[in-house]
Amino acid sequence: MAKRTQPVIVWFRRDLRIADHAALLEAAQGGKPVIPLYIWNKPDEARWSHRGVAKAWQACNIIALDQALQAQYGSRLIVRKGDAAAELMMVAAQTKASAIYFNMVYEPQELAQEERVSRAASKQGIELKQYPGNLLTAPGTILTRNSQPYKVFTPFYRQVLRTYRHAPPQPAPEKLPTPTTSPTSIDVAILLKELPAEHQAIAQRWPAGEAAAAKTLRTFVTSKLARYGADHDYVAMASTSVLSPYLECGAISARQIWDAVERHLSSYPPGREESAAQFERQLIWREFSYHTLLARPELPDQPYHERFAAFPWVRDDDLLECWQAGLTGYPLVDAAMRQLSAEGWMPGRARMVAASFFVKHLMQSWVDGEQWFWERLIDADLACNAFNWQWVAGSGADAAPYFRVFNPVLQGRKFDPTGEYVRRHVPELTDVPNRYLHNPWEAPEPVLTACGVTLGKHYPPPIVEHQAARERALSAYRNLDKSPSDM
DNA sequence: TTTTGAGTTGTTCGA
DNA sequence: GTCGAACAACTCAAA
Repeated sequence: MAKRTQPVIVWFRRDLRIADHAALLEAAQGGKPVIPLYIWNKPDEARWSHRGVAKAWQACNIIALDQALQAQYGSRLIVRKGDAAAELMMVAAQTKASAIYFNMVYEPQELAQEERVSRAASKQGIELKQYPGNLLTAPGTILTRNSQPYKVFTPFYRQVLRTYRHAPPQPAPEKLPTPTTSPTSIDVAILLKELPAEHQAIAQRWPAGEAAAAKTLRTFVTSKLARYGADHDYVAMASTSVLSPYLECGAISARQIWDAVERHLSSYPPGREESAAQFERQLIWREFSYHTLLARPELPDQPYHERFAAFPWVRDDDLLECWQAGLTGYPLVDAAMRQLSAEGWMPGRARMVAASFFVKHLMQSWVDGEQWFWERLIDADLACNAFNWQWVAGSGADAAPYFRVFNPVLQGRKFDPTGEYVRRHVPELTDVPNRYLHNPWEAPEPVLTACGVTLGKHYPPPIVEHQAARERALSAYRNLDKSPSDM
């Protein structure tokens, strides 16, 4: 086979899109036949590989990518199952591919895998080209004056704003040369059907793929962004971007989002930029999560601040199950947890309240909460999930001060003032008047009876009493700070 | 090297 | 009902 006809493999991973895909564009422009390849791993291959709803979502987006490749280029996505390095080498050998191109994934186990692929490729004389992953800033490039990773968000944020040079997203390749023969491929629909039916059902509620992602972005920028600052905390409103599921599987890139916001901003009248800045700040929190994870790869399992290793978490499976099921007796917490189970998603405010309740009121370890979210969130992202759980628990980088204990009743009144969110997800409370919707145990007996609610029968009484739980948490945190096991 | 100012997202209490 | 202060120092980052 003449050398110039040797194909190039584009290894797709967390970048299930065609536009703004550096590896694909470079491969396409090289003029050689391109083999788009995805390698499906076993769900339990590693502690933090996707296994829950996000795994099913991944499959849906692989299917969408295959369809897009077919429609646009007449090309098919090859899907293989197994170890990435072994499969890549096998496909390369079968197709006589000369090179493998891919975009990086900034997670410890993914980087380790890239390392194994790199070693295997160089042994076989296969060229490897890697491109930046789905962040605005490459990890390791945002450092303090002492060349250390930032531990506090605000200076990190300012440094990103000072140094980030935005480049417009790259277009999709115009043409994708296809190889004359293709290696064998697995039908992803079958892989999807092997997953738990419940996970499939949740993932399939969401429109998958790059086009759906682009539509979500357009809707956000044109009709929500201007009010993002004012509205994003109201849990019943569809005021957040809901881009996280697409960002996670790479159906959209962070750069595409940043670009859309910036371009829309230029059409704003002066003084309206505040909302966009707040939204962009959220994107930079995501950057900070990734930078922190790579500086401290143990972040998903170990407290960032070591003294928290001694924290007296209570392990109680009954409490864990009540929380997971949305049966804590605190309506906002229960609404959030039930939305998670039904939809695989919650607005950020709801995540915060539910997580804070789990860690502070129930004194359960953040790792148990993190694992539940990992399994249930359609947008389960290792860096963000680990970082934010530690933030809530107080053990993380630039974490919430320990005395900040959310009061689930006040949070409910503040961010679900009409009760629409609670009523949507906790229908047994539909007829409870607003005054008692977030604290039904304080309603007079006749009021509850009139709306058909008996506590303990239709809806649980509070699993813990707020005041007592708060005091318990505060004293545990106070003792921790005093303990000599520090550092 | 030392000093200085600052620090996502809250709640409770008392004036 | 509204408002400001206390909550707890401590660590981080920059000058």
